Amino acid sequence: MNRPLGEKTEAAPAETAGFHEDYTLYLLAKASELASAEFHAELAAEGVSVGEWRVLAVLWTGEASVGALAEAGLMKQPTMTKLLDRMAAAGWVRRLGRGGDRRRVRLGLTEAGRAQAAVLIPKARAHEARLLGALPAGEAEALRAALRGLIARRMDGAGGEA
Amino acid sequence: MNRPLGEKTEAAPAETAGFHEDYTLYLLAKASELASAEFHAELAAEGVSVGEWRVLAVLWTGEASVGALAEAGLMKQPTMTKLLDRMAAAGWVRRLGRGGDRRRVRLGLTEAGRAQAAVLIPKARAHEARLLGALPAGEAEALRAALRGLIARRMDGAGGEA
DNA sequence: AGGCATTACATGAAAATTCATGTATCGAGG
DNA sequence: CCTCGATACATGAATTTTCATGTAATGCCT
Repeated sequence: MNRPLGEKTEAAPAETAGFHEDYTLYLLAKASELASAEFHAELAAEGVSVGEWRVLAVLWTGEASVGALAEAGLMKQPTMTKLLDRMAAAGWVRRLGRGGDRRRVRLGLTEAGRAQAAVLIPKARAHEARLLGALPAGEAEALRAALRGLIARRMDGAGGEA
Repeated sequence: MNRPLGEKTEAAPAETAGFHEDYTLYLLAKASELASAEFHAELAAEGVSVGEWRVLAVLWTGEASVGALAEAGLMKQPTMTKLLDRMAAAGWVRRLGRGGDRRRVRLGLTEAGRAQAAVLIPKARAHEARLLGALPAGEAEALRAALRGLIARRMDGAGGEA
């Protein structure tokens, strides 16, 4: 009844698999898209955008710089600067001034931001549990391990631990 | 040389793993982002945007409707309509008129579009091979299987049950 | 056949994202 | 100490994306 889009009643039997349907980068992007869609709907119901949620999730555990937030939020730095402007105006985050390195701005949650995050984090965990619980036994952890490996491999040589 | 952003030489003290770093939806999105980044750079070198590439890749194997292209391209339908307008103006795709269902518009590649796709598809395959080849034995196929399972589960009306 | 909710696509206004660039700070040499 | 290249963030213009909505075509149901 609420099928997304695309072919619907078509039911083409021998739909020759297009190139993209088996292309790994497409599988990754599509899986991410689909898995996130349901939770993003919960966010929308709370009046929180995806970008805002990512900022809340990162700052939930502590302060962070604009650059670090941009990287974690999967967006470019100017985009994050403007998002933070909006979130600051809305009273969710606060620029805490500069630390030892005076180029960097430290960001933190306000009380209102912390309260909003406190509502969303449990929802995120619950959704994640449902998502992983629907996979065959063991597959969930295998997936997560593979993803972590892929990420670590792409990041190594750069911003790791000290 | 093209380090992303974020903390670099700072050697953050005891960077307690933030919530998001172990959150499955973040792992999916970040892995997709990182894995795609290199190939997207190749696309940029060819003067092709990510959206354009996705259209070329889908139409490579045949015709498709606007809705199907939007779903495969991970964007909303109005976005795809406008993208197709631009690609048609650039001479890469063509609206082929309507078929049996007169609401649907069939899209196809022009010769120029086909030529561009013919250059990019092998590059995509090569990049994919490098990406998967860098993973431990067996992990590549396990990852792909898990992603396909996740996608299939989300597309079969497995919406809300848990 | 006629009505009615649904689906496919296009369009215009609004919002978000990115690119190119500017300013300030840091770090390594000379 | 001073200069030079790199890093961190902000800003403005241009592009892209999305939302809300309009039009046309379908399918179902009585």
